[in-house]
Amino acid sequence: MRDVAALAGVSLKTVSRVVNSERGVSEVLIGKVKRAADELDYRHDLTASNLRRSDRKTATIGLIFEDVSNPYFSSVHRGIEEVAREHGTAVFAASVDENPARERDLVVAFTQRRVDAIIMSPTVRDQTYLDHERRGGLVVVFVDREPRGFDADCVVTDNEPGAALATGHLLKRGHIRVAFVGDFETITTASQRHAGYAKAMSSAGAPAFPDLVRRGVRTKDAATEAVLALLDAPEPPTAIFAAQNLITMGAVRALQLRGLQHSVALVGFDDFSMADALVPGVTVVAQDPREIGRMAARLAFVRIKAPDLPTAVYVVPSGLVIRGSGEIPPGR
Amino acid sequence: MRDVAALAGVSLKTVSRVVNSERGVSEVLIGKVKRAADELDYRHDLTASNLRRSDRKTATIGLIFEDVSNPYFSSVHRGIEEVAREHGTAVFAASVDENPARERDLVVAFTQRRVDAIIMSPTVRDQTYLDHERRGGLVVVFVDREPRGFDADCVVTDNEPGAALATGHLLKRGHIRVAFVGDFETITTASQRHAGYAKAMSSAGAPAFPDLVRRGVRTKDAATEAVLALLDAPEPPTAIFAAQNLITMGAVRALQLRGLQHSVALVGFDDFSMADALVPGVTVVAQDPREIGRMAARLAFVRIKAPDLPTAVYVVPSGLVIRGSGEIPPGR
DNA sequence: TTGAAAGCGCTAACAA
DNA sequence: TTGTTAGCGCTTTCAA
Repeated sequence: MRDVAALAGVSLKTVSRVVNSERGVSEVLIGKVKRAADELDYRHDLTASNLRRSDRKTATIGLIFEDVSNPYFSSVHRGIEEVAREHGTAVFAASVDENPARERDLVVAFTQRRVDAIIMSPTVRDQTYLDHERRGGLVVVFVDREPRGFDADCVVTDNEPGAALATGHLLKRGHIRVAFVGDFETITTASQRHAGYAKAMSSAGAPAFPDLVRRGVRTKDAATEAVLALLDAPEPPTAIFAAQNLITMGAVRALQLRGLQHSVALVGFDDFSMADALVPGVTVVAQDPREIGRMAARLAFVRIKAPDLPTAVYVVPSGLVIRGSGEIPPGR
Repeated sequence: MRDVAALAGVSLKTVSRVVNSERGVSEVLIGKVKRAADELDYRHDLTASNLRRSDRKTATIGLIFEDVSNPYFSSVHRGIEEVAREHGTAVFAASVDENPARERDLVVAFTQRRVDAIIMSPTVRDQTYLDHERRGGLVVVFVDREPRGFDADCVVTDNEPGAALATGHLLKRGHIRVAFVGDFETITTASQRHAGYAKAMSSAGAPAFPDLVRRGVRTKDAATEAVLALLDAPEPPTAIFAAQNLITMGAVRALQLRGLQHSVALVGFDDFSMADALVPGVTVVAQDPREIGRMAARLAFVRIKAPDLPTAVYVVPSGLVIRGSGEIPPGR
């Protein structure tokens, strides 16, 4: 910038004004500065600019997900990006995977790079540690799962009603032995979906079948195994509620391995690619992950401007998509 | 940092030394500094640190893809992240979508944030504009598609041989009227895959069928339409080669709509989720996008350290995954 | 082993 | 409208 000023024969501050499109610079000087900048291949340094600016905003946000390549999260990512783009904001994205320490490490990594906000899906049991960061002015918005021990904006699906809807759909077809396959109960979505399942079961007068409830299932392969175990048991279920996209995919595989995809009903939570192309098509309770991402980003930008607003939980409704697998009767 | 120094009763430089784990500070002072930092909720500011550092490395890289939520790219992203993590590096990720101006805008956005490297899949016809950025010391590595007008490291699949393999697989089963459905020929992968198709056709002595070649197909829906048009033509193909994951998905849909999934053969390029669960399973030429991502990231970090090494193109082999759809004979 | 002074590239505050 | 000076939070350089 100094070199540009020298070449254009103006002061540093004038270059700064031109670069930032501030008003009050004569056309002549604007032209001179722009030509000099062009000639010198000048690139404005946002990190230096930010260091001096009074608002200290970097126009950068960070995303922390279980896995950026999970189709659910990559769609949320996409929705966030759309809104961030309108705000001229760049987006970091990172995965926690199975490593609980990484959630905190990533928060630190992003904080040190002075992101304006973090949008995350919590994986650790407790987010109390974020108090420390918030004192430093960090904005945090949660997606998919609510935080624990930390009050913040949050965008979630109507997990419990959605799960009840899915389970009720099966019960209405005459199923009684409806199995539940879901993630660890420490994951809020998983426990809410289990609650929805349990409520629907009991309000339909169905007994609780502890042997038909499989929790702590995280991966597609684990889901296949869990469902195979259910199907091979002496008293198998006539219908299955799979509480998450990877689990549904694993369940499809298990049903196919046993040749039962046309005789055991299946409803999944979360839509997934090609669910409509399978035979039978897979009935699901679908969320709108892209809209969830957009919503979370909007909340983040509002809070960046107004940090003291009261926090809120936004619930995005889900809906049943009927495709065949959930409409199989309990033939036995 | 000044406050920490004051509270600990040491100089700024000593705090800096402790924060950066430099040697040559007595245990006593290290303890004092750490306690003071804790008490004051001190957070090291990487942006300020970077401004003054001599190497000016931000431990940050940027990704520019067609669409971060495309399963192929989100897997590449994942592979890159794994390697970046080992280097303590944070990862920006952004989508170009259908907007050609965005590729350049994103390069500028990342450059202004002083990323150490950009890993991108080019969408614009010409990358000559990057010369300007490279003069500023930017490292660029390409994935999936080779750049044009710009010499840089590149990680690609063996597109032409892979496409020839897929086409040959169909020809060997006795198909002659094999259709090609692919993206615009300005996309290097699309033109290479078309070249592989054409070579396999001619070396098998099959005539060229201009009416069976559909190019410029970008989305799943466009692919469904294109394949429906092929199937509804007076002389439909007996086999289809779909040159990309979204196109294959669209082709599956089209075949199902016409009830032809068991009579018209299909081989796709790129694997996709649930391809094995469809009926019939979809035969594909599979890449390893995660490994491609890892490789690209390794190249980027090597070049950050040694910018003057000669550039190279790395070809990651693909392989045929046989699942049923590609083994349907030309029943007619 | 520790610290003082200078300055990275930029903008705020003020002055001309 | 334009410029000068100071300083953002940190590390470099050099001196003690």
